[in-house]
Amino acid sequence: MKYKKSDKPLMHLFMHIGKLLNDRLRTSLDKGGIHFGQARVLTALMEHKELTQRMIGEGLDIKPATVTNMVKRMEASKLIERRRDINDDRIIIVTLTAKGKKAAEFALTVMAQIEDDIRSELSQKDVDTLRTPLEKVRNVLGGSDPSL
Amino acid sequence: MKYKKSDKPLMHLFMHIGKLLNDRLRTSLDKGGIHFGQARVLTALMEHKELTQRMIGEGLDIKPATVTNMVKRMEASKLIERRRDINDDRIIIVTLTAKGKKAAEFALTVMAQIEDDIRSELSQKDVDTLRTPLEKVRNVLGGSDPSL
DNA sequence: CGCTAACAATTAGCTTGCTAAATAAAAAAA
DNA sequence: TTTTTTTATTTAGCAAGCTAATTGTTAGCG
Repeated sequence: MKYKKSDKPLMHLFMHIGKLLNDRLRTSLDKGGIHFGQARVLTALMEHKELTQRMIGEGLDIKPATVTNMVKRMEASKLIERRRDINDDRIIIVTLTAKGKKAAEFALTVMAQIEDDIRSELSQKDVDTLRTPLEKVRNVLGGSDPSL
Repeated sequence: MKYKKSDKPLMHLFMHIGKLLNDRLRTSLDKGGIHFGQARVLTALMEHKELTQRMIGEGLDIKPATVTNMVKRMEASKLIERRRDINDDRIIIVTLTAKGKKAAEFALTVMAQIEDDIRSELSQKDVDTLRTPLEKVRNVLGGSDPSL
């Protein structure tokens, strides 16, 4: 036997938590008329004011094609604006609209609420002991501290 | 300030790990010609031999419409077979084909490999201290020990 | 028995994510 | 300067997930 009997795979637990967070984000964000992946773009734009599509893709680990389609929908729903870089016509710069700012603030409160719920069940000690092994897991899977 | 300075949101870390696991599963499973969500159905069928679509959806927490479309694709690629319940014509029973069994075994080795990689970075003590708070997080998000 | 309610699966239509191939512009090299 | 390579975005096409509305079947109740 590979692991102790009580040792059910951690992978499934991680995947399950990830799915539950996705579900909760989707239903909560839906009330504000925005969608799951869009919230990440909006909150990134709150911090950086303007970002190229490439930066969005790299910073949030989303493939270029996905970024294109998503920001196009976001432009159509007036959350963001897109313009070409004056010096480099290949590059598209994305900025928030006023509507986008409000949506971003809404998304931040939703995320803060979820974080609060998570913390409500954990002691500060739990949080401290959790963080390092979690980061180890992230690193061994090829992830690193995200830039956005 | 709400939390200690070092306390970046746990939510993002959980979501990141979930995404990395998804990415890794997708690319690894692709080599065996199967797709991400299908692997869960296949491995569930390894344990239970036959399942109705409703059981699959409830056990794996997937919505009925998603199950329908997925098992139809899996039937088209000869991984499973579908037949009506003799006593209840509404119900569809799903079983593995020989090809499906092989694919399921492949999926299990892929998942075992990922679990090994995760464990390689964690001490047994890490694993023990992780599990309980992780289960707390899962529970507070509305999840429970999955039935499949 | 006949009507209604509950249930299982399906269809239609959407977002998010992917890959691979194509386009177009800028930079580097010959 | 012309050619080649790199870079940024786009297009096309697929899988997986969702919701809402529909179909068809069974079960329950008067």
